[in-house]
Amino acid sequence: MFVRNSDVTSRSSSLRDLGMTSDLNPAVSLSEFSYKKGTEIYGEKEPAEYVYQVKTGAVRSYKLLSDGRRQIGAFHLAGDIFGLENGSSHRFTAEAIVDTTVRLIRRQTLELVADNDPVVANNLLNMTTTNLQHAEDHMLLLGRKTSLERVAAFILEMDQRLTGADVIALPMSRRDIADYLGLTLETVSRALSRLHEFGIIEFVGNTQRQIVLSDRQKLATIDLQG
Amino acid sequence: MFVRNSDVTSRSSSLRDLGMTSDLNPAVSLSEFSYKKGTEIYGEKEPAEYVYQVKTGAVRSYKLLSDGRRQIGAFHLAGDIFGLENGSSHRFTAEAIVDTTVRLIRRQTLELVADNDPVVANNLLNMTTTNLQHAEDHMLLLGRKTSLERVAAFILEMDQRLTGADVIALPMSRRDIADYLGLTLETVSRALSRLHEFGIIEFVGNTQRQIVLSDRQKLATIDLQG
DNA sequence: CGCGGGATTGAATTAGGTCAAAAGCCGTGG
DNA sequence: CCACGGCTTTTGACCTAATTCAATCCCGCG
Repeated sequence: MFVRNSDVTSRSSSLRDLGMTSDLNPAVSLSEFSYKKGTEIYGEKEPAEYVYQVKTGAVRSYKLLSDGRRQIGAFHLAGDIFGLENGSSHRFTAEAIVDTTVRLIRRQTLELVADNDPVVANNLLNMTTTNLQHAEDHMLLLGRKTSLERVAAFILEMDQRLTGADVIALPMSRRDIADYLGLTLETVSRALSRLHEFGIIEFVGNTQRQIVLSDRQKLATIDLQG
Repeated sequence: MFVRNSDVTSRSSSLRDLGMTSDLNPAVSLSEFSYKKGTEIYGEKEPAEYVYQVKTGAVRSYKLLSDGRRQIGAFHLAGDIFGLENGSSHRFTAEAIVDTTVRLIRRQTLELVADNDPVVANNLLNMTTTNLQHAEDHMLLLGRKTSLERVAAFILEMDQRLTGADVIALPMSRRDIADYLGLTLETVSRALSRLHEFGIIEFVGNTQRQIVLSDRQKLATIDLQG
């Protein structure tokens, strides 16, 4: 279930790497795992043994209905922490979107540290709050935005998060985007074409997954906020 | 903004009333406020000065788009705690659905206590996690369920939460339900009629807001889970 | 080069939205 | 007690945004 298809490279490191800002027991050991594109990192309802941080690659977290309908709750990109559960089991299935390397730490270890270090405990609360905030915003998108608004919001989100070059290199397919936005892949494709027609985005290179945001201003007016 | 239209009745009480299970400084004082049906308790982006617990009545928390589209993120019923923010300002607007009385505590006070009592701190994390879990499930509903499935899920949720008599007495209007489920009020009404035709629910009394769940089994098959 | 999995685009379908009317319910005041 | 006015809810008819179904198209890669 858990380790399946991975290169294990145990390294010693500090919790700072997990986003904890306090100095603390540097003897806590972190490991690295790699997952091939499309493989499962953990399944919904599995016991939450580890907490993960994306080192390279990208991950999708999703829920399924019994008939296969899928809702992706979040994408996890380089640096993001995921799989942090307060309860004892995972509430999403997590899969590598592309070949991905993660750092991981035993949940139990983290809890132990948190119990003795209020700063770490507070960081856990902050991370959970960040996740909650994202989910709250996403409920508004899923419940009330049009397809064009959703795709615009998506591009803006990715632009913010992939804060590297001016090219947005999307790791995920149209289907993934659709399942994140509560749409079909065709609708996503049409919306992207429309944004292109409007002169708001350009497709670059030969792949369809690299996007240049030519008019962030106009895009922001399409995705109306509060 | 905050106190506007309320009867203030300051009382002394213990934090236990706020759902904190640990014994702690009983000198912390709680107040009670009342809000008339339809009035705002706090607005989105206002500084989060207090944390609230519904004593009687019901509250809706929502976000608005600039053109008036509304997404209700949660309903708060008797006993529920709401308005707990980690950041400094509210992320929803909260309104009394019917005449409502709340207990409240200064956020600052709560934080102070949490800093010194790891049990309270842990309760804050648990509450945030509960909210997160609800939002995650609601994303699946909003993104991927049909109108009938959404309304079925709503009835089941209310049945669970209004765990009193066998009559589900809904405090909220069809429009509120619609804005919670990402539908229109007409679609909600039609779905309820359909559930009635199917012999799954009955309307009781003279109001349309009291529902008897005749066949919980069948209802559960309509709202398909994971 | 040719194969295969995305991605795009078009045409037809439909679930849910919109618009409109009628019915039901509740409070108020005569 | 009844009548009136202002809701909310239901129901019907029609409309549309998004889905579904179905071709291509397009690249990346063996």
